[in-house]
Amino acid sequence: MTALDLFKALSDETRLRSLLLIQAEEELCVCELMQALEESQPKVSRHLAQLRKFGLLTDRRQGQWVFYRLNPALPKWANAVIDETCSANRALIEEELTRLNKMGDRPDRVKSCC
Amino acid sequence: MTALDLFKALSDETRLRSLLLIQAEEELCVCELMQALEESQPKVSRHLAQLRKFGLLTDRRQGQWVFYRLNPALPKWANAVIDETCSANRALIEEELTRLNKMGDRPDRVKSCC
DNA sequence: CTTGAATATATGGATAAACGTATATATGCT
DNA sequence: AGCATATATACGTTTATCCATATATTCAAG
Repeated sequence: MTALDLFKALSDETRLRSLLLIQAEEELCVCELMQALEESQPKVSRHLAQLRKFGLLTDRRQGQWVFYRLNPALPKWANAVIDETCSANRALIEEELTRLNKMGDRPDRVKSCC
Repeated sequence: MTALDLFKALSDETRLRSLLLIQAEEELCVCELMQALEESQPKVSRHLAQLRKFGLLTDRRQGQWVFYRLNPALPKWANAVIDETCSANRALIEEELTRLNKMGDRPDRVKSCC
């Protein structure tokens, strides 16, 4: 995870919003992000794949859903950058969070182990 | 200065290195950056112009030279992002700093006021 | 007022990024 | 097995980004 990779990853609006939403909600699946962002499924999926390739996100499959969360192995400076950005830019994802909360039928989270 | 602007500004290697060098040296002119980065004059100038447009840098002319420095009006979260990036990624500009120090004929700085 | 140094910008071409649409894969349910 | 839902990927097109080269601007010195 180089600095350049991090900034490239965050230099697209869809990816930036996705990351901030995931940071705020801990874990989100593709269909939740589609609703929150009001974007098409392939678009969301493609950008999440990029964030995963850059090393920013990890994914886990649970039944039909794939949940994405921040990569726990991120270097701490990268986490610091993301934290700073997130807390100073809540406004960027305000409407998205509202749509998320209004969303019915959100998939249940199940602990991923044991 | 939106978050997206900041990350777009830093998502290019020349711009990222330039910014880290300026952060490390406080103030640099185009010809110093050319030497440090071993890049052509138009290339360096163009990227600095972008960083200025994004609001990351300010410039001042002193005689034939134009010196760039971090915009003092940056929001503090942006400064925090830059600080974190800089201190965790010194390695990115190690060779550039060496070349800078070896450079003869560096222009004198003159206080810009009073 | 011409010359040279430092910097900026314009132009056209190459490269890469992002997109929409269509299709493939994977899982769950009956 | 067959269908529905969720997600991923492939393909062709459009758009944005970067670059090298050439030219313009700005200033200092003579």
